[in-house]
Amino acid sequence: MPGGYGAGASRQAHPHVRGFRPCGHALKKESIMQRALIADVVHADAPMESVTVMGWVRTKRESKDFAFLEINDGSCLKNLQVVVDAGVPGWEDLPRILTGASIQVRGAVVPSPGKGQRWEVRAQEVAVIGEAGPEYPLQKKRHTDEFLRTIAHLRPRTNKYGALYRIRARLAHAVHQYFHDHGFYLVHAPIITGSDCEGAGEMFQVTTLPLEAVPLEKGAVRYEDDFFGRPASLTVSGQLAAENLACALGRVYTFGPTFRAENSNTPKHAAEFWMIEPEMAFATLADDMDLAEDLVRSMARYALAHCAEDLALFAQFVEPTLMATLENVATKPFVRMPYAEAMEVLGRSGKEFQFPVGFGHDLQTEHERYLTEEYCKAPVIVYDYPKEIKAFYMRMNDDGRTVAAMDLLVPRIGELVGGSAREERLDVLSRRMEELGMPQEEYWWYLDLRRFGTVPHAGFGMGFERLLMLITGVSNIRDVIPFPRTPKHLEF
RNA sequence: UCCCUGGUAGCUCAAUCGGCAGAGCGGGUGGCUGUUAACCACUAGGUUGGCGGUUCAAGUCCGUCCCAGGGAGCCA
Repeated sequence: MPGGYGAGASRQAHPHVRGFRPCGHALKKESIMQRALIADVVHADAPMESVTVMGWVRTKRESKDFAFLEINDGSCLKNLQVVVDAGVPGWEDLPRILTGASIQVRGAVVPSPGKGQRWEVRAQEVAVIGEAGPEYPLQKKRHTDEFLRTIAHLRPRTNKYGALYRIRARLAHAVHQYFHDHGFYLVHAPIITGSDCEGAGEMFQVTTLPLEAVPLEKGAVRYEDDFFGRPASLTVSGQLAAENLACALGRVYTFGPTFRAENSNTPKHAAEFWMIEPEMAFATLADDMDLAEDLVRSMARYALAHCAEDLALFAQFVEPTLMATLENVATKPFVRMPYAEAMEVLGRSGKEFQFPVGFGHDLQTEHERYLTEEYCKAPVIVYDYPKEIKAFYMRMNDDGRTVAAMDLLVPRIGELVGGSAREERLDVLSRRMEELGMPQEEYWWYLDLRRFGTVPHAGFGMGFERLLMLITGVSNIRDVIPFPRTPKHLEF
């Protein structure tokens, strides 16, 4: 056995955390785990005579008679400095302990005489768990995001990506907490769908038919031979399912994977992403906007309150204006502006836009960025769009030309949230679908909602990765999801 | 998919007008009694993205393909 894990385990089950007082925010597993978490050690409020920690070596600084190891176990951003004196058990293994190796250290937690850390561990025993050779690709100096994407399996071991995925986990938790606290029920919308008109982009087809010999009949695919007996796809939205559940449970939300087969190659699109879709019965567009604003604000507040240490890294190294942005989102009301007014603002902005401005034109990226970054200098909700540029299910306004839709635009990212009041009037919805040439019989269950006890209802979709980009300042969606899926990229 | 910019050592980057392929980090060896991007000395490490062309001579110029990043469209 190459490592000393077995040998090190010879003194397993000793009470290694005597005098241990866990700090407030760290994971508290010490009662069931043999090892202490580095988060708890570096945030300790008293010395400890003996702890056992395990982690990955970030750097080693050697002298003739002693060495410093910095190890990280993912429990927090900070590394733990370990001092190893010549002669302690495991000293002879030090040449095998290069950056990236996993090790186990038993030692005393003592005040550090050096600068840069309050506590350090004076090793009583060091054991190699798994070596990492000199070809280990991560070094302690800075790497580019592009390079780290090529080693997505190892990048969580860097400060930046470790912090990112800790924040991602905590924000996912915060989303569930938020909805739970506001009377929303989580619903699990289907991932595989038979409705090919969910209305939001190209879909990935799901099939068990042999692609090299698809069964044909008069040139057409015999879908009755396919798994479901009809065409099937991965979901592009949980909205239709959420609407049905909302019209029974009142307030619901989905938080699940979403798939778009668009050939988009941009820093804010992925083929597989996670979307949060609340849906409320007995609600108007104003309620919808209130919810979107409060949700985004709450997430910013949660991050500021619960991810301060990790966020500080992004404020320092990734996006210098991050803290100002988050404070702004957390405290100031968002701007709300009807679409028609937004077009007027753009028209008299004096800006030379590449795309035309005026009623009936869609808001382009350049327009969104002007509104939120320059004109409002804050998140802005644009609402009441012309019906022609929005989806069939959005509620017709009394003016007959706009629908009760809203987009929440934020600096740097653009559209973070898109939502609407849903058309609950059967005759209006039916007429609209007819205008668009949609097969109503395929939506019989969706129309049934309007037939039986219909209620005004509203909801929206928020891309979780885009929320993370806002919260962390990271500028590419491929870096806020551990293993991104984009066109021509299915590594890992 | 379109437009722009790139691709040089394991990583981050230099290389003047077309004229000998370089540094830092990382690795190895040796030194150093408190380091923290440790330090000092020595050392190994290259098909300059691929293919073709121009030239006495190509990392550098031309063509083409591949890959990456940014911008745009589509959207969350």
